[in-house]
Amino acid sequence: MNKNDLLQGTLELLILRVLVTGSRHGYGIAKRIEQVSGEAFIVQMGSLYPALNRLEAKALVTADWGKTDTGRRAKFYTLTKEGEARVDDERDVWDHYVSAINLVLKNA
Amino acid sequence: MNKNDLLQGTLELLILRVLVTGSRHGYGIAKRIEQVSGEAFIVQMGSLYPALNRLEAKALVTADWGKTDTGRRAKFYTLTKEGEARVDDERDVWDHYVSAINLVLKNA
DNA sequence: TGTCCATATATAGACAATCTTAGTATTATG
DNA sequence: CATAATACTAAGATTGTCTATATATGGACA
Repeated sequence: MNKNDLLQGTLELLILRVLVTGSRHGYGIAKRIEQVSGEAFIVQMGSLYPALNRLEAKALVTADWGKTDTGRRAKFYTLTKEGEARVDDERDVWDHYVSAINLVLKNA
Repeated sequence: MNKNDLLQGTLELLILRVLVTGSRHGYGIAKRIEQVSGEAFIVQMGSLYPALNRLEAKALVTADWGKTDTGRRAKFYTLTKEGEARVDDERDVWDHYVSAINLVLKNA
């Protein structure tokens, strides 16, 4: 695990989580994740868009072209109902996962 | 992320951690991880041995044939000096990783 | 006692998911 | 005009899963 690498699977959770606070375009999602993580995560564009497409394919987000603050064309992603529910699920999975890893790290 | 799946990269950390407590053979390592994690992780043989081979290739563990308690032939894995140092490093990486994810999960 | 199945143990190959790297394209702004 | 903002894609690497195979041993049972 390299320092700046995302563990497989966590990117989608982060994206979903960011979208809970409202629709954003891809680039904005990436920047938000970087900012909120204290630059711990640098989201590569080449990781981001495939992840967004997967989320769309799973109907967890929808995508619509719109305009950014600065009047630029951009695709805005919005959580679907199913996506909202999914955030909580995935968070639980994540928490359990971390607990289990920590159990091992502590106890043997 | 499926419930029983290991996130890529964490298996090696778990193996290294288990070996801190002494040499074990592959099967024993898997069983130990399962036990200590409260069966949260079921380590597939098809994941385990490739991971052990990678660790050996990186010179973080050594492997020697020996005998189990029950007199069966088995390959025992032992942490190298470098492997010992690596456990701590990887743990730090893991902790930072979790902190960063949690930052995002909490703050947006 | 002898046979058979379950468990312990190791390995290999095909396949899948998801990341990184690197490259392209468009438009607005300084 | 150069740079930043924005979107996308393809190739390659890593690392997991699933499945199958092989062998040795211990215990159940005829």
